[in-house]
Amino acid sequence: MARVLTSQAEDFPRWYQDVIAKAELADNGPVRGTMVIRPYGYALWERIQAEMDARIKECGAQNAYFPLFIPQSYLAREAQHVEGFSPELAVVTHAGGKDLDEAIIVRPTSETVIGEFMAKWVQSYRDLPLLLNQWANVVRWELRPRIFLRTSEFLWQEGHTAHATEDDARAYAVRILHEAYEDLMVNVLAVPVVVGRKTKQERFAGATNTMTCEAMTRDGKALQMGTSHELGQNFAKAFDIQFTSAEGGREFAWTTSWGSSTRMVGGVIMVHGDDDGLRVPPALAPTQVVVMAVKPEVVDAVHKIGADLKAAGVRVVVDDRADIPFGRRAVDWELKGVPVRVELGPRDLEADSATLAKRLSGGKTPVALGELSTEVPRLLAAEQDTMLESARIERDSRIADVSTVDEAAEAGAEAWAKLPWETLGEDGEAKLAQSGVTVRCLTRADGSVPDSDTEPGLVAYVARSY
RNA sequence: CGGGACGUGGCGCAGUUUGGUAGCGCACCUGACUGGGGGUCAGGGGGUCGUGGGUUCAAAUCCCGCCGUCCCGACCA
Repeated sequence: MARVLTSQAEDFPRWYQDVIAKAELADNGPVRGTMVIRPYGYALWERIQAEMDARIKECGAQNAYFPLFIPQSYLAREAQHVEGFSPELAVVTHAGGKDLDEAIIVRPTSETVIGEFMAKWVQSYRDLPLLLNQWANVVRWELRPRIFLRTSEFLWQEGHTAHATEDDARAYAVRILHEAYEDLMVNVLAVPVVVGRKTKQERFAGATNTMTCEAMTRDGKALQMGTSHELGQNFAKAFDIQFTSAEGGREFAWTTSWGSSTRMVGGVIMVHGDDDGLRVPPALAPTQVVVMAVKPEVVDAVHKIGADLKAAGVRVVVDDRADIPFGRRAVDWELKGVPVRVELGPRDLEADSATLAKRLSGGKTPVALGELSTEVPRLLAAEQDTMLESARIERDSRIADVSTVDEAAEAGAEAWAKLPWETLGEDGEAKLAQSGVTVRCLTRADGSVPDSDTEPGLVAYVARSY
């Protein structure tokens, strides 16, 4: 194929922005750090949203909606929380033509407003657990924005739950981490993630424990794709979320919060994009297959193939724009990362077959027309597996197994490194930070998520991050 | 806020060293031929060169100020 991207892989930011521009995913907004999501980018987000929403509901949470505006005083009630967020708040001081008595915050996250209402809604242990989720936009004034990965306004889901016991809260935070986040990232986005526990240093402002799903981007950095927090009783105490227990006593609830955002779209681009543009895993793809008419005389045949594939459960688009040169259309679909193209021309029709072009693994093969409805779904499933597997192999080959802090600093500048947490410790963590390398997460030796950072035998993953 | 770079049609850039009245690619418009990987040919429209001042017969080009953008760092889903 002709070189269509203006820059190639060695230059990450240009390559990344180029893929986004050429695939028509998004533009920068007029205010620095904001983003305009174009229809195709939004279609990807809607697929993620639908898959995520289904998983969240499977975990028992219900959707609700809370205000964009939060009184400034709410933030101040949780000391850690306000300290963590104040540098990046957008504050409204003037409205309705006059200065406001109390400034209003544009939500950076909604623990505080939701906490306020949880306090009203929770009276008895019978009201617990209260499992809420909100799809919304939030604002965090970022110093260095990057389209999809870090924008000053972004779309996300934020879950907020209240529980009667610490164990129940912890179990739920862990459940969301695995059953909603990890499952979606691995099985839909085909992004292998390391799932673990954040160090104290990297914890969410106001949380007692933060757990994370970390992906490796194409340039060897780490991308936090979703986090799940135990908030202990911090917010319950700040917002007075109390309930009467079965024994008749008054107790503070234990809360959690968890979020995942449009950053996941950036993650897919960063992990799967190549020099020919985007590659979208079939399970995610809003369009899994495009059926292309090479010439005008095959338009009817192409529509029939499209209908057959649709009946076979494939998300399909028919490209019958025979007035546009074939090469242009093919490149267009390639840049957008549509996993499979069925190309039909007079020569194919003559032979009673079509040409199957694979975006993900490359190459073209002829397939008999009668076999398309079985062959295409089979191919989509196979490509999904291959995509995940090759991303996993690529990632694992770039995680250096090191044994000293200095080696970790060196390897972490290139890609990821892992070493025993006992070797690193909080002192080593501070030392790494000087060279821009941070601890992404801690896992047990078997890859599972630890209950505390003092368990023996933990592994620390370190890298530069977005 | 520290360090670096850059502002020239919609986008990407050349031209600045050595001043001479603005050009290229893509995109766009018209027409024709085409059509199995961004096709070919012909014609066409669009820029007071970020901004304010200065030097000069003459400034995109030299000098001074200002504004803005991007990259690296601090913050972060």
